Amino acid sequence: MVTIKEIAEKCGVSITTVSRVLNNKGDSISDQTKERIFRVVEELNYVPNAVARSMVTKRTNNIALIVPDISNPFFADIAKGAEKTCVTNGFHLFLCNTDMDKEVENEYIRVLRKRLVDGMIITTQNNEEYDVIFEEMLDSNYPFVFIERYSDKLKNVPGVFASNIEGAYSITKHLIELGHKDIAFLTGPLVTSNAHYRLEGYRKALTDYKLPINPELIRNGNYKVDGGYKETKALLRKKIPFTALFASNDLMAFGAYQAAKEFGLQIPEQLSIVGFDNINMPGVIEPQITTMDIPAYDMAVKATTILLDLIEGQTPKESKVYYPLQFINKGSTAPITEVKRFA
Amino acid sequence: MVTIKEIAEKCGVSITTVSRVLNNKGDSISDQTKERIFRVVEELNYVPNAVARSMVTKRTNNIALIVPDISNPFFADIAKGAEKTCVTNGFHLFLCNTDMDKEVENEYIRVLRKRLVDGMIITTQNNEEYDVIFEEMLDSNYPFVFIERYSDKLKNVPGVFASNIEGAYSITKHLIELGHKDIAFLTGPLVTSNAHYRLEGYRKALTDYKLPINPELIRNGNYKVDGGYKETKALLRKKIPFTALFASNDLMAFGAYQAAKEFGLQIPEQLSIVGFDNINMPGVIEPQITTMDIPAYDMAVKATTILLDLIEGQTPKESKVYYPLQFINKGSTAPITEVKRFA
DNA sequence: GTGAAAGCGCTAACAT
DNA sequence: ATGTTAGCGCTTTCAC
Repeated sequence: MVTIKEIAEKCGVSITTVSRVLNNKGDSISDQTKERIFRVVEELNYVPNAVARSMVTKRTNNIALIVPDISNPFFADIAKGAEKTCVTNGFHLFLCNTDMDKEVENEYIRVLRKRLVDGMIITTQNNEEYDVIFEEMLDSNYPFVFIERYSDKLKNVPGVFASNIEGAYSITKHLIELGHKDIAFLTGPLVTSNAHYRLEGYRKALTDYKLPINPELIRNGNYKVDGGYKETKALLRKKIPFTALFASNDLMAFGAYQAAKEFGLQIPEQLSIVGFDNINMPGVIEPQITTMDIPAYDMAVKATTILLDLIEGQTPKESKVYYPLQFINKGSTAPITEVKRFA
Repeated sequence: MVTIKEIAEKCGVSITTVSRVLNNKGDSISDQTKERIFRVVEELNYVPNAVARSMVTKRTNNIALIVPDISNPFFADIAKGAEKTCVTNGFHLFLCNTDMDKEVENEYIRVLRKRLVDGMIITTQNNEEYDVIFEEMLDSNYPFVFIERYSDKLKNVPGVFASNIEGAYSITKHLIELGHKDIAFLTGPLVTSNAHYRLEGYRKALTDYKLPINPELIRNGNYKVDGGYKETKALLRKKIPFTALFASNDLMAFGAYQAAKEFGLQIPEQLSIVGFDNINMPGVIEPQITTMDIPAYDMAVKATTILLDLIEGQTPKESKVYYPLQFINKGSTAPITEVKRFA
């Protein structure tokens, strides 16, 4: 590896001069010297060592985004928002995919905060566990922000959040107003705060409308297609009557749709299905699922902006931002009618 | 930031001792000292600085994977294969998404090779351009491997490749054997080697079967859903008769499907459609598109293995690997019948 | 069983 | 217009 020292020697100047020229701090360097340096740099194919550099500047100009599932278009959107904001600000974004594995997530956080990146955006789904590491980062003033992660213990962490309770409430209300009384619910992984909140919104709506909460209709999913499929199959096999199904995210709703189709049900005539996230699945002609839109891209832009402020040592204008969600009707729900009941 | 020096002082030992204990090189250190060090590390919430460390070890144990489009499940699969292999080998993977932007890709490569990562897996789609940087990396012995990127100028770069020509040939042959003569073709971005090869396979099959190549039926796409949609629309509007369509990747095939549906065509009765990649789109019940399976996950595992060998200074067992593709019939094609012609 | 010293490649005062 | 020096936080000889 060729170093700055070799360049300096070959040019007959000090390494300081080379460093100045390379960092555009060479106002006072003669054009002649500059030119010589550039020529030798080219000649020797010299690449400055960013590690050595960040050792003294204490900056890398890189940040990391930790996501639980890169296959989920919701997180791809988040990645795009973060990426764009980084590029605009001269930063680079490294994506880390944990595959919903707490160990992997923890490992990434541990590695990254050893000054490999200047800060992190964490979209983890895992709550309550590993709060220790977050507290440590808080203690040592390491910059990080959350997206969609809450924890009572970590009230001081900046972040952007979706109004999950309200969103789940209003989409449940939509079903109730269509006349549905037996509304099945598929949760996300319950280690997750948003899974909890969405469940809470659902329960609240039922309660407000004086409908009973049937624990048999509430099943634990995993925010993935296969989970939605499996739990819906299980539900259908049990022959407990329900006329609508609320999946805590779109991926599970897709799985539910598939299971219902295989069971021979017409959607929405025999079963209304709703999801959550409004993910953009390119090429999905069927199913189209009524859902709540979460402004993932905008949230990521905001989260990144907050993080960059933090890194620059500035107090962000807003450090906790809540985003309202929007109901998107795609026609996968219908009013209840007795004749369409299947069980 | 608490440093190793502070730990040493607080423990009344040298930094050497602390370093030894922390790196499990302390066989000859008394348990008493060890214990004291661990206690103080805990107490002060000390995190070793990986940047300083890699400065002397010249290793980061991180690699990067550069992908053109993280929303494409094909690349999500690749990411998973690479990630898994990294974890197994004590490495970490940073994903970089270029959004098919050559500038962004180039920038990532430039930044990363400044020793931020020990090596890169590049799944770029951009050929021919920026070969300079690859030659530079080759010259300076920087470890990197390609997935699905060819360049005559870069024959020496290790990598894993899909047999695109053969794959495109055999899927075209499938259409020809069903009786289709007018087969439209949507290319990928032609800066891409695999886009070229797939086109080549298509042409070769037509030629071998003595069918004319109609340039009007060949349209340049972008490997995205919207491109497939747009080009198919254009094709349909032009009223040039064709009874089958070969989209260079599944994403475009989805777009084509959508366009054909909107045009009122029955698939496959009135139009046979095939894609390429065999991506797993969660939730896509329809369309199901006949395609060529590319073993993305396995290819990524192999690419990562080669890269890690390179990083360790070993000569990889295989440095260029070609993967055969597999025809997957999902029923989006049908034999041609006169009555079904639409134009 | 432990420490001193050198050095990784670079930047940033502080000179001159 | 350029050089000298110190130092970033760590690992690694070499010594005792």
